[in-house]
Amino acid sequence: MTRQRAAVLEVIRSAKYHYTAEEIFEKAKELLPNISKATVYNNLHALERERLIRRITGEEASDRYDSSFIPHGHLFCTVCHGICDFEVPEFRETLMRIAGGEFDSYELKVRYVCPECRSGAAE
Amino acid sequence: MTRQRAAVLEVIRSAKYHYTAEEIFEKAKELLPNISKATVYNNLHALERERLIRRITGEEASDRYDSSFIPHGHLFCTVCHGICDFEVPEFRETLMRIAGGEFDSYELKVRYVCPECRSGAAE
DNA sequence: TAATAAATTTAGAATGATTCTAAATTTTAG
DNA sequence: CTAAAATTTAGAATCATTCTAAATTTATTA
Repeated sequence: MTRQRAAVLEVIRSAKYHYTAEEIFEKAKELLPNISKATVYNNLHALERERLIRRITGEEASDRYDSSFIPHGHLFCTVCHGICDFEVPEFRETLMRIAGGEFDSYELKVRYVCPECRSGAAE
Repeated sequence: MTRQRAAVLEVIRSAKYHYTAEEIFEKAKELLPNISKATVYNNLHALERERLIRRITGEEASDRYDSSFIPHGHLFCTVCHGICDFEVPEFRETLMRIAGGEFDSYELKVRYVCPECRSGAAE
């Protein structure tokens, strides 16, 4: 665990929302001013492989990262592009049956219009 | 509905698997040799907005497209990168509850190792 | 601790999917 | 038919991500 990898992980763990690689790079620079973007990407991949973080591929061009491994899904607002997490009740057995055995991970994405956008949608 | 949009839709509907934009462009050229790549992208977005196709964002750099709107999820093999569809038993009510009302669509992605790769995994 | 190998970091170039642009063409509506 | 709106086209531009090669750090083991 290099200083750089620890910094990337720390940034993701203390994030108030799901950051993009670019945002992680910016925050990591506050901890290690010389860190390079390639290192951030290297470590995002390494941490994902080590299952310390999870990648969220949403509607945007760039991926976002989550440090929680409590099984949950993501709600994507199609208006404001906000992302919310939600708990998923026991889902594991169902997916084991579908996958025909163990699986690595799952991602449940739901596209919707969030309550804020729904009410304030007077345009 | 322009000829180009019809061609893009036709390609996706008759696909044996989920094509990327590049593959759709190649196939569409067999129908309309002068079609441009920007037109393919324009129409993929338009068709997605019209809910005639669905975008699948997987592990790869490029997205893939699906013309089926029967609710289903996707199994992504982390070894061969193959994608399989699978049916999802009644899921709608659960997600309505989570989203607090109607939602646009959902995508359930499961990362696993497919049976072929699991058996032929000597090495 | 010195020496060697293995892994990581770095800056910047390269890649590749997607988007943008501006001009030409087609479609739509009156 | 005519004018306005939408779409298409080729190619340039963008931008997230990956690659490269040299420098540095870390780990190994003697």
